[in-house]
Amino acid sequence: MAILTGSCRFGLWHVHVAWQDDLVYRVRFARESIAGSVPEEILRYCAGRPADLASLRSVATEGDSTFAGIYRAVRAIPCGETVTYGEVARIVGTAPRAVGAAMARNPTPIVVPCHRVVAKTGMGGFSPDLAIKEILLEMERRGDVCAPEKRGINR
DNA sequence: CCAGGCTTGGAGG
DNA sequence: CCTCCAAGCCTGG
Repeated sequence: MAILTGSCRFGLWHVHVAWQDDLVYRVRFARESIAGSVPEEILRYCAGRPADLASLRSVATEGDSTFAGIYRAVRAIPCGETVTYGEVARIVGTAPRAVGAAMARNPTPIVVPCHRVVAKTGMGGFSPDLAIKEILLEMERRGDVCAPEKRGINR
């Protein structure tokens, strides 16, 4: 089976995704949409509905490179919370600047929630547009997209 | 080897 | 409070 590509709407942006089953290869924000679908959980997330992003995997966390370790640490940040570049750095044993560089090159935003990593003094950055980061954090802070503890018993 | 990159903490005005 | 500056770590070219 080949890798699928597709996009879904997110406010003024379109989220392009390259994926296969539960493995995500690439995610990027763009102005235009493209044909094709995206993973169910990403679709739910972009629609502002509860989504279980943890059920997806990202190629970014594979391997034992420093960046992979950083991406894994970032994935561990709970929905609705934020951590500073410096804190992530301490966790994986590297420098804040390296964390910033890793976030700047994150191949799969959202799946690896780089928007939850902020500067000690403020928002920190986010490409292609800092506004996206602010919207994502606001959305999560309200709890709209944060998945219930598990699946389960009720709902 | 070298230039950056979504940082940070300290010095100085 | 604000600007400036260097230390620090990693990856791609």
